Amino acid sequence: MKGPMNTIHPLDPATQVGSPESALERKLSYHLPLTFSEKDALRWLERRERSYPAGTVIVEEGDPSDNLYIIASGWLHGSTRLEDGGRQILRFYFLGDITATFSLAWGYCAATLTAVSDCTLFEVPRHALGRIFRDYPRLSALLYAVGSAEQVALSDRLTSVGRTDAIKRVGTLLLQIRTQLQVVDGPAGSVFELPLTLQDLGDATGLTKTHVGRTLRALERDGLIERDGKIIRIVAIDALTERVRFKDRVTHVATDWFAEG
Amino acid sequence: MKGPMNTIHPLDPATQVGSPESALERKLSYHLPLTFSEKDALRWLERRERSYPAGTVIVEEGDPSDNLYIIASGWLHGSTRLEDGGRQILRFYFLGDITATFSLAWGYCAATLTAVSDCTLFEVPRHALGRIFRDYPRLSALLYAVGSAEQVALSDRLTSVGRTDAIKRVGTLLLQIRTQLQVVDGPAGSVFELPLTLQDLGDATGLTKTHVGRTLRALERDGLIERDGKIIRIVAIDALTERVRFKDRVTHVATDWFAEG
DNA sequence: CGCTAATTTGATTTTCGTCAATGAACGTGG
DNA sequence: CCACGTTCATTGACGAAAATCAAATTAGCG
Repeated sequence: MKGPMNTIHPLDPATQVGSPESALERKLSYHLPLTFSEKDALRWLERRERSYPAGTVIVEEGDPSDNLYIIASGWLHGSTRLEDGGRQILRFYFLGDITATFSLAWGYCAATLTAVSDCTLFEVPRHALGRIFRDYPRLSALLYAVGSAEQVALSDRLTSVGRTDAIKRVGTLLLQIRTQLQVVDGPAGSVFELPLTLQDLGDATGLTKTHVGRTLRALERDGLIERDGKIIRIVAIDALTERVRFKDRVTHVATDWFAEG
Repeated sequence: MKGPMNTIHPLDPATQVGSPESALERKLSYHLPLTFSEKDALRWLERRERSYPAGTVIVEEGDPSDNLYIIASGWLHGSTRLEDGGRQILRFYFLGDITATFSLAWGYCAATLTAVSDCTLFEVPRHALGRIFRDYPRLSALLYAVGSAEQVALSDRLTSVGRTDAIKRVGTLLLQIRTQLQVVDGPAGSVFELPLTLQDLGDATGLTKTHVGRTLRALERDGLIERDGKIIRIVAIDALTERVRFKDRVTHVATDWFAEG
């Protein structure tokens, strides 16, 4: 999280191209080699670029909004508020993600989008995405496939929150975030900066900040993680993965069902 | 759930067409008037029709599966199992829904699909959907929009399970099911048959069957619902809707961002 | 009619939430 | 550069919602 996204995606088979790579392209072309025309189309989406400092609320739940956002650097989360002041963090967004879900199906935004770290976004009018769907069938199918994968990832979170105890919820969340950061920063790290408060972690896992604190301590005591301020180090990734039965849903997306031509 | 889907969808603006309506068409054309060619394409998906009695497991989590299912009648749920024997019901499926999410992005199925009532499904090979994406841009965009709405509905469930007490969780679930059944059966009913066990309700809301029983009792005591065997009657819909802050996410989906032809 | 599965009931335990106080870290402005 | 305020982490005592366990009753179905 220090030097923001300066390197080429290490897993991306299609990074040798001349012109600067688009954020979406980086992500999508990992699943399917894209044509020049398709890459152009994606780049064409990314014209209104804006940067926000950590903590900024980019759009608020209920705001009328015609825009989507493509994440160019940094990370964010989407959340909803309850009438009693509570909050649920629904998901996190990283490089190449599109915040389509929340503002596409209605005229208003169904969640609040908040910058976790400093970040740069491309603001995309909804109808621009409409043009992609009209002109680029393979991209359409790919967006749909990625959306499906994200829906399954969300289902995993529901299962975690609905049916597991605090240790598994927190452990799963750490692994999920690590997996996604890894796509950005490279496969190296079990160490990462976690600029989230206990309150944030609680709002993501359905726990109170107090109990998240206790839970992190328990994970430390068991030798699964180490902490130093906001730095988290997952000492025993395999053990933790096994302990919480973590499943990676984002690294692979099937495209073999796409029609030719 | 008695006479299965015999009537024309009362809200559907495009039901005067000659040939028998497709299940998907019924749902999609509610959001966007479809062309004849588009309707044909949807009907072309619905060729392998199969019926299953209530309780049947149609596909199991982890099964290799190249198929999706379009629901022609009845209802189902998708669920996952945990290693400790627990289960999380992720969502319910009704007339016109596609179970794309769980088997589209991987070669295997990410959830178990179980018939709640007797039901009829169309089995669709994944690559048939690929052809829709290739040839029918508007349908592609519409499928994406509907998928986004479903993702928000899933987010609502996450919020409900993560951040609200038992009464709200169960109340929300009842209203969600009612809203979806209503799309099938017409706007009439606050009475519906709920062929779910307490265990099922618990697996959907993240509670134990014991506590679901207590919670239903509490809802009865407060005069919000009545029960008679498997028949549920929501006595005070408005009061319950207000009490649990229920939001309807399925009735409307925006299509104004679609690009012109 | 009898068997199985589902619901109901009650007693008890556990996990997690609530509340409150303390302390560390950080940023700001005098 | 230090005082101050704010925010966040930590700690502990206590309470409550829901889980667990076990038994009894009921409903459903062949």
